[in-house]
Amino acid sequence: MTDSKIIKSKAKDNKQAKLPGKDSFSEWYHELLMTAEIVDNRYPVKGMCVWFPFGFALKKNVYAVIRELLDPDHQETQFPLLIPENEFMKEAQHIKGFEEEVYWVTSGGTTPLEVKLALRPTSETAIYPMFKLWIRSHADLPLRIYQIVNTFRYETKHTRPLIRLREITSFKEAHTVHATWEDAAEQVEVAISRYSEFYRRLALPFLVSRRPSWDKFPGADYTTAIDVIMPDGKTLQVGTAHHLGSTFAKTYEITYEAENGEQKLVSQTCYGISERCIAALISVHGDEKGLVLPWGVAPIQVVIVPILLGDKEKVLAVSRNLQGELAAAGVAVKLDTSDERPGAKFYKWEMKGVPIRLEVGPRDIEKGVVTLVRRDGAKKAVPLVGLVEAINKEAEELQAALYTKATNLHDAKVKETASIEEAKVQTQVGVALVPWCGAVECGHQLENQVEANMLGEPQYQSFPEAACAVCGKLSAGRTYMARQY
RNA sequence: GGGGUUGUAGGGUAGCCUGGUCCAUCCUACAGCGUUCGGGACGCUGUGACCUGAGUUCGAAUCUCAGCAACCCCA
Repeated sequence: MTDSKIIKSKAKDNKQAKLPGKDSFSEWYHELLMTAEIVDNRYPVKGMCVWFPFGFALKKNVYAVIRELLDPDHQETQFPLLIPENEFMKEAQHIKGFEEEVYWVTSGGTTPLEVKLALRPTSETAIYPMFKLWIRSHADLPLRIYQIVNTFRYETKHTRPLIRLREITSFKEAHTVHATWEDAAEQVEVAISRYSEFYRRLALPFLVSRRPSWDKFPGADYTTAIDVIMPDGKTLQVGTAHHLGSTFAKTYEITYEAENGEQKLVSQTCYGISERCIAALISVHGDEKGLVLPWGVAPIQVVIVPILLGDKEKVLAVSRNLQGELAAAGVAVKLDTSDERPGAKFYKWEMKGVPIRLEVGPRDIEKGVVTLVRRDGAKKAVPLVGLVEAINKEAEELQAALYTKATNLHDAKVKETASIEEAKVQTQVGVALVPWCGAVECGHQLENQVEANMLGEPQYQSFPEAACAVCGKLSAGRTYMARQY
């Protein structure tokens, strides 16, 4: 072999191994975010990323699903980014949880501010003083609002694009106010069911658990969380719902006049989802060829690649007709007429996670068909007549297949373990379900000895009695344990 | 919270220890032209970089300090 041949074959190898394998997850993840144009992490401030237009389009679609799920009984709103120090510092428990992570604005131009302003790390302390003004009577309740905003947290740990950021760009936070503690508890359940539906739409399986008391939201009575298991077996918290009780109501004096004329404290909840949902989406579904996007959120659902051989004008004309027909049917369609070879286009759009590709060439046109290729590899010839219906059917099947695949992966990563030793082994590769009597002391022991975090008690499930992995006491209690992002 | 590794063009690398001969190199980058086009085309001609700042020095990608940024590991 001559030198030039060696160089050529090496170049070819490089092309085919464009992304690192998914088993080196971290590397794969970072590379994919750049190559598929989701976010650019080269912005020169730690923990802050730039959304590429393509990534932003994906984000818009994903958040459209959230909006669709909340809008029937929540009102979208927007509160200011800056929170005055005096309001921020009112709620002691809350401050304790966040004060090390707050960015402060201390001057306006060259003038020092008399009252420092916090960049919201979350918005309770911005919103609740206003709730005090808005809520007067039982007729004002329940009140349910949400906003999608950026929040800032001075993370001291290592930051990761979309996962651990100093500027969370897309924090969807809902805040609700109720007459009673029970009403608020019910709202927490509603929140979890909406989030469950949201993740089902993204074809993402998840765990729901009640966080242990030492890991709940600062100021909350309890926290229920949703976690997705990432390819490396670590879990990513992708949604939380907090029952705030009357903690903030007391601090901010949020009261209402009951029907009997009595002034009562409200009960509150808040629940949130951030762009971590995009991180989960990308990580769970993606493969060595790049992104794999669910039909419902793909910025481009169908790409048409014309094979420009023979009668080029005819191929283009058919392609354009097809594009028009699909667009008219509400499909996000892209006709790729760029000056690249078809193979290069195939790889490009697979990297971008486009669910369905249509190839239109002279051979296809002759037979009155197009070649339809799904992102999961299935390839078939489909007649031009009735194509829209065929595509919709394929999209449904694709979504089902995606969910099945993800569910199988998920299930394989969760395992029941009886002892600390077993849990320690299991948390190296996934999530352990461990018998736990519920005692705080046993919980701390578990975390220390298993060397993993406790996600908390699984919700909506019951278990037979088993011996607590620490104290041996019989109980029906369980906890998920995992290494967490 | 602790430790480690690293920063060279759009991406990937070499050079750094031992300061000068460095116009470094490769590509999946970019631009132009031509031939091509059913799974990452090829040829030719070009383009483009030493993280920032201070210091040492006749001279710094290279040595020193600080900062910023990134990645990995452990708690």
